[in-house]
Amino acid sequence: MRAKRASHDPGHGLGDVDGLLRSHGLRRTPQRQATLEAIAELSGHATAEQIAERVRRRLPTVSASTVYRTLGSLERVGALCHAHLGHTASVYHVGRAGLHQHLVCERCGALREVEASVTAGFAGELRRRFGFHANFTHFAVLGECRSCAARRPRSPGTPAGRRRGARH
Amino acid sequence: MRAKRASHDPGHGLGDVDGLLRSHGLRRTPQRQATLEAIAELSGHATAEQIAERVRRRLPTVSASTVYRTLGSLERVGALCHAHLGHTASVYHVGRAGLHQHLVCERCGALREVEASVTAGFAGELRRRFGFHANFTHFAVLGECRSCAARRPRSPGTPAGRRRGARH
DNA sequence: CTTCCTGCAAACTGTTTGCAGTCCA
DNA sequence: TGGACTGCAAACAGTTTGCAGGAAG
Repeated sequence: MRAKRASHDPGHGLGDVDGLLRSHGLRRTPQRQATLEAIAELSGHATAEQIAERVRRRLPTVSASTVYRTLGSLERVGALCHAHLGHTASVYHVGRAGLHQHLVCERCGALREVEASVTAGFAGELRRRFGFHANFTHFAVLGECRSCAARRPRSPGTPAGRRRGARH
Repeated sequence: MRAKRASHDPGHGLGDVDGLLRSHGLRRTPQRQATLEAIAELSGHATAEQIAERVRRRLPTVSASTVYRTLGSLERVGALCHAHLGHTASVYHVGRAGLHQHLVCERCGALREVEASVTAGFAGELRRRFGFHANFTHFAVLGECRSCAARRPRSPGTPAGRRRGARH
């Protein structure tokens, strides 16, 4: 990975995006450039809206649809990918899928990244027993983080009490 | 489970819903009755819309909002619960949460129920290592079913090809 | 100069909410 | 009777799409 770049690489660790675009017959546009930079700046998991806000600091008139289309294109060429962390909007991050997975607290929203190796054993079991190839990188593992679980000690049968903005 | 009923139990295996409602200060209405019967008839995992359609066979004017509010009430009193099987609408089913979990194929949508025991070991590991209490009953485990995985042999790095109506 | 790309507005799905009228207890 | 419940319409979030004009190559 990480092919050498001839020009225009802003050095955000995004790799040869220009080349990726070009090799897929896609154009390099200010909007796409700004989107890539925005994601790099946000350097984590960002929703389309957060990315759009960031993009508009540079190009104030970029529309939501362009952001969505751009994210789609960039994902298609392999420059980034998205994941679902619960009920809320999907989040995008740089790089290919499959590198890490997410544990998300349904109550406080806390996000913990874990290595793909963590789920490998379980995934193997599902594969052996059911022929099912689980993908824990695209959809998060939901549950309760340590502190939330401690705060509300196991009341059996209570289906994860509805809290705050947590519409389930 | 399956408390004895004094009256009105349609015998759908829904248990003492009347009592549940009453004990929560909620009323028994034709709409709620019809919703319960609809779910019992659908006897699986049904979306709010599927339930609404079924309800309207008996009460043609029931509105979507009533169905949603009814499902919410019934869930709050413990008569049913819902789960998320991917990008699509949530599905509702009779009974309390935590009894079974779902393996959902992201490509063909195939749904496989597995006993809660299947994930117990993995959940324990997450708890020990990260203090994270995973809940596999509310959010499904996504991936590829046996036949879809066979049809598209592992092309490494390809993030679950986009197909049919599968907007991710 | 020809595509691809963009912005705008509108549509869309799934779900929630405000309101005024209705009905159960 | 009074508060719970209902239907309607409107709003909501997140995302997609059709279209006409704009720009990359």
